[in-house]
Amino acid sequence: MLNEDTKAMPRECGDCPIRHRAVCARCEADELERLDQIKYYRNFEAGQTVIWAGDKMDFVGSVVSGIATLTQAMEDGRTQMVGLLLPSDFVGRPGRVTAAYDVVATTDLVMCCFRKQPFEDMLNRTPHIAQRLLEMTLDELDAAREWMLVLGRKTAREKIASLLSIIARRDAALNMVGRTGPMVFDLPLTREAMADYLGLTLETVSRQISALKRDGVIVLEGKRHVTVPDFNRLLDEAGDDSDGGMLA
Amino acid sequence: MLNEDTKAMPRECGDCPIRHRAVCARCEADELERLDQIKYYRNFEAGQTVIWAGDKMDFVGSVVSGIATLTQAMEDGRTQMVGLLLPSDFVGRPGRVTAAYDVVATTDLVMCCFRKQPFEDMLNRTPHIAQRLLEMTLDELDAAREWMLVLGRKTAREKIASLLSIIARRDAALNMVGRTGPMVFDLPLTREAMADYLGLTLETVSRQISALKRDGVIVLEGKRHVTVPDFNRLLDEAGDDSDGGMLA
DNA sequence: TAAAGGTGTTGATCTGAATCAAGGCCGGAC
DNA sequence: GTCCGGCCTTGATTCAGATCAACACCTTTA
Repeated sequence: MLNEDTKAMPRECGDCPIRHRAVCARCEADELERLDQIKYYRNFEAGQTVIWAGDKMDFVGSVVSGIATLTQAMEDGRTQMVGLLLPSDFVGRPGRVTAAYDVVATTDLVMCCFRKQPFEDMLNRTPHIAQRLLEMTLDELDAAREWMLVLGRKTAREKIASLLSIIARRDAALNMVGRTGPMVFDLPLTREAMADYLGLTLETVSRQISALKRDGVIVLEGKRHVTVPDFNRLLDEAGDDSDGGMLA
Repeated sequence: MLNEDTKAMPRECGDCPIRHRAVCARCEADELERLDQIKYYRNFEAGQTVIWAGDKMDFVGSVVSGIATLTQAMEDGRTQMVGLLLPSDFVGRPGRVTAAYDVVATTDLVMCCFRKQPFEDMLNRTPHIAQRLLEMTLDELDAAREWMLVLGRKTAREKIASLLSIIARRDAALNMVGRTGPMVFDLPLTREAMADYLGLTLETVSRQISALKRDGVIVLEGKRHVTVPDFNRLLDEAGDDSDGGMLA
């Protein structure tokens, strides 16, 4: 169950799929080489916990492939997902000893890890890394704030539409398909995980997805495979401005 | 109405009240001097808008004194506050041209501003500033995520208690009173602003404050002056762990 | 002195989402 | 095969908070 070790590790930074989006994005060849020396890969299976909130965390790292979630819990069991980690996203906080949130792999997951101390040393000596990390953190802060609007003010239907549009958008960005025809993607989350992200119950998630399907906003094949015939219609349902072009 | 200019500006960085907490916290004397050359103060009156979302923003800066709010709006008028800016907090995003949120002064406000371009230049050449900004941004990200739990999973009563405990804590940190006796502070926000922060209506805010008062969790004098006889009781009502010592 | 506007409280009613409950579907183990 | 457990859907009912509405209080303006 704990085989989070040597497996399908992308051999070199040169062919790394996240080379140009992760913390290392701005590194020169020599900087990359030094990073290379302190990095190691870890594999996690779908469902496996990467780290528990409060545990000592002696590494930081990037998601190479797969999806993980960041979740916060109350003592009475209520939980709220506070982040969705996709390829190139950074995990962990330099300068902090323990993990602040539970990190769970929702699909099979590959991470590129750095032992914390060496990474922090490099961070202090390598402006290219510090700059990129600042930029990524600012992006995450924006995303968190956008999500606050979703959590605080949107209806259940709007919440679902918001989540779908985010996933659709990211998927389109990753797969780099031209904007031709309808968007198609698979939901990487269970109904329960969606509920956790949206501050809803899984029953409400299920009902609203059914409703969006009934109303033709989305087409479902099976439980997870989604087609969006008209993306602007979806944005409209999300309560977002459906005007100009987005993609961050 | 627009006298956001020369007024009660703290003369030198040396006696600046936020000298050791703001972006400039880690700067050496020479760095501070260079910052000094590109800084200027602006005053805003309570209620005044500092900047509108979408407007061109040619400065960044720190809150020196007073309180401002960061608010996001939907086209139909629903709004969600996404940040509460207290003294030493940073406003604006290096590298971005337009403001992402409405920034409004809720009390009289003094800001220490830097024109964006010179500041960005310094940011790139001054690791002490970049490091501090990263640290502050990571703190804000944590705060935003904590707030996501509040918005997504807490009841109205818990939300109010959460807000009160945050204000109480920050106030105690600023005024540096020893933990003797009950905490006393003034609410810096109207009921409507609180509702905006908590994702509630102002009526619900009013009712829940009345309820907490009725139950002896807080004591009110007038509408804004609050006494908290037992802080742990308040934390308990907020649904937070009332155990060990906090203060970030 | 009154009128007006901003702020806050409280009551009555309505409603969207939670809760409680029953099954359906599907893949894996035996 | 069929039994089981995870995941999902749908229905009935409840309830927390929204909405609609009235009014109290205070400061400013006329």
